[in-house]
Amino acid sequence: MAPSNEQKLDQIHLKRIEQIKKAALKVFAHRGIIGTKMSMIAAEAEISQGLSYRYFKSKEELFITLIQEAMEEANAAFQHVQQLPGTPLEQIRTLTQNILDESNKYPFLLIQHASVSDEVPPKAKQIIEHFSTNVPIEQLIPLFIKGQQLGQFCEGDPYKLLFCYMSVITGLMLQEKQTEGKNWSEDVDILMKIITK
Amino acid sequence: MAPSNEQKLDQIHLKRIEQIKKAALKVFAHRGIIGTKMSMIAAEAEISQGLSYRYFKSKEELFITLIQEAMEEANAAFQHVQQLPGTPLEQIRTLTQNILDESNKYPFLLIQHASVSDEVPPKAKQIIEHFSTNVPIEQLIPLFIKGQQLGQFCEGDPYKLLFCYMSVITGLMLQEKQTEGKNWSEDVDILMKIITK
Amino acid sequence: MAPSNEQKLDQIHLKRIEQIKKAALKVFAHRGIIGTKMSMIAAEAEISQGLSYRYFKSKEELFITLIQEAMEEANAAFQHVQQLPGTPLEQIRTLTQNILDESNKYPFLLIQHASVSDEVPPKAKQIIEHFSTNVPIEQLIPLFIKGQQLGQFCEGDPYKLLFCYMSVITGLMLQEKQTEGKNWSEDVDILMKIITK
Amino acid sequence: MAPSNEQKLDQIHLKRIEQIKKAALKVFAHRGIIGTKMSMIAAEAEISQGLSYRYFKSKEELFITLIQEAMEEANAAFQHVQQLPGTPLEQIRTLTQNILDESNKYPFLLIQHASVSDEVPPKAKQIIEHFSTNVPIEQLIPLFIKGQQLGQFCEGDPYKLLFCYMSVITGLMLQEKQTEGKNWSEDVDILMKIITK
DNA sequence: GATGAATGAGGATTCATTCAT
DNA sequence: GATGAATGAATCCTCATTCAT
Repeated sequence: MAPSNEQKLDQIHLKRIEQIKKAALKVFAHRGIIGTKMSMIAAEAEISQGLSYRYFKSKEELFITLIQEAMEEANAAFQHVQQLPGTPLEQIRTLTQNILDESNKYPFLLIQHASVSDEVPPKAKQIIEHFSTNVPIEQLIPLFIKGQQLGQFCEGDPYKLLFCYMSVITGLMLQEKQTEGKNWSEDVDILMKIITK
Repeated sequence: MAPSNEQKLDQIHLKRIEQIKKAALKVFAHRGIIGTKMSMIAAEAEISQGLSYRYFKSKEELFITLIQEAMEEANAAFQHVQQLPGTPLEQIRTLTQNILDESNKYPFLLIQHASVSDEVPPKAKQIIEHFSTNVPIEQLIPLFIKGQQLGQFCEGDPYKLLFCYMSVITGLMLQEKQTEGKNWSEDVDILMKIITK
Repeated sequence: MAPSNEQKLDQIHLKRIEQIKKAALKVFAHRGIIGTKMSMIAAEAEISQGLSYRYFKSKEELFITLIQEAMEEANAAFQHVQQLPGTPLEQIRTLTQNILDESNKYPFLLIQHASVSDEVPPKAKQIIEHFSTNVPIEQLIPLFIKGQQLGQFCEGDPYKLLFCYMSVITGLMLQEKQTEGKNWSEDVDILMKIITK
Repeated sequence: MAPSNEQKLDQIHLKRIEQIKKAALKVFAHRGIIGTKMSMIAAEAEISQGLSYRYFKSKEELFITLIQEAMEEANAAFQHVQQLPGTPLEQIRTLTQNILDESNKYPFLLIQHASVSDEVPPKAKQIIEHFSTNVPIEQLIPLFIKGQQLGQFCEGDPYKLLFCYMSVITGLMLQEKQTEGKNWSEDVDILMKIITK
């Protein structure tokens, strides 16, 4: 049976939403929420100025949607890493490689921006807050503790260790933004040193 | 001898400039150049909206002034560290502590913002460029090489090592922004691990 | 054939540009560049405050555009007059009538304002300079000399004569501004006396 | 008897008023009321920014004062010319020379500006109106009529003739503003042609 | 659905005026 | 009286959002 007219429209609808989100993610990640003009997103998505408003009520809503999804992705990645075979060190190493992978750069930068900037809408802050305090740390901490028990990770407060680890990743990604193109994922081992003995 | 009238006026002048710069540094560091409204700086400095313009031609000029000074401070800190007694490791350790010190937080964040953001005026970029490419690396690299020769630092391209080190500091400072108040300078040793064997 | 969509948009574009230029010319001619608020132009053109900025980058650019066009028109009029049949006196007489004609009033006043005022942007001054020194005088002077040779014009330095003539026109136009509506073009002959024997 | 303290103060007072008025006249004549900043007047008068406000309530009041005085001077000159010996032509000739004299340039330009511009306060317009409609023409017209009767002036509506005459003077003064320094008073005779047979 | 023209609220900047010294 | 620092209303301009086509 041929797809109904309605289904076709829905497909256009979804395609547009993805198109806009993709463009917005890239520009927001580079320029922050205030530094980004809706016209930039439209240009990046190769659509007209007004079209985004058919799919997103406002710039703010678009931003929040992206934050939400980025946090969900990050969360999924954190959950996934624990299913992986290997020692905690190998697991964290894989996670790090994934984060540093080109395709995950923008969501990570977006989260970083939303975490740090005072410009973002309160609701975005809440989403970050929600995920950050409840989920990921709860998930990674056991890994760190296990790593310490196995003698692979260095001693000390595992929360502090995790915090340092996140800082390194963050710092590296931000530097990356400047040295676009260069790929640091091969140097993951240098980063691993910070948590290992 | 009582200060002359002119001296008194100059003192007011200087006091105001410092007052405005201090307020602006704080707000710019938190919100970036676009996210900062002149009214915010005025509020932070507890002056009227128009007064900043007596001392700085524009928001842009104010921003550039702060970048310039922050870079000079950073440069001075980098130069200073080499005069210190002790091994390269001890020197870098001291530098790190200084950078992470509460009082140096805003200049560092400002530089970070100006380095990464696409919104800053070209002249600010130039200043960063000028200092970044000419000065600090030229200065710190010998320290790293010496550290490697002494067997304290880990092997590999010293530029890459330095880059990682800077990333870590950056990341930590940005996380700090969120955990305002907490003082990480005592945990410098964790950071040192990234460059040591 | 029906006009394509693109053509229609272009027509709106051109129509708006004309609408804004017409309104701006009128207000600028009356109030000068500083005395004119963009809101006045918007009101005169019956559009919103922001719309002018779609078509002209700034008040200054709008002003310069108008000056440029006014000078080009004036230049064309000066060139045209020499093609006309008749004696130099008759030619100048026609030129005078054209200048004093209602429809040419605003461009002339605008030029007058830009020539005299210290407030106009340097680029506007340059345009005036360019045309004034290179073109029109070079063009009218031969006419004056010929008029003198024919014994129609009074003796003396033709540049000085031309200068007086221009002064009279200028003065009359400015007075006209106050006696809006009254039409002096019929009294051109009184003006002619200043250059004739 | 030595002047009392109060008298001395009054003298300072008057001196300041003259100083400010002189400076203001010059700047207003060149730049119009909107184009003139109070700081320019202060600079021209070599006094501080705030001092003018001790002697004039506002920029507007200062401007109106100057217009008032300029109109009174012009009026006096018009009255005076009729007391002079000689034919109407000689009288008008003398008047013209006086107007074109360097020292009377600024008041005349000020009046011209106030007459033509829409920027000036209504009260200034009223003053102009008052003098223009009531006085000077009432005064000069008889002179023109007498000149016509004597066969010196050309025929036609004397009001129209006067209007032309004023236009020429105005135009010349405005051109003068651009060719500062050059002195046209010697060429008065060219101007006279416009009213003579 | 898609376009891009149009609107207008908001932010940077200027400058007349006030005020502390 | 004199100074010039300080204020804030008013103006230029930008850009998120709406709307006619």
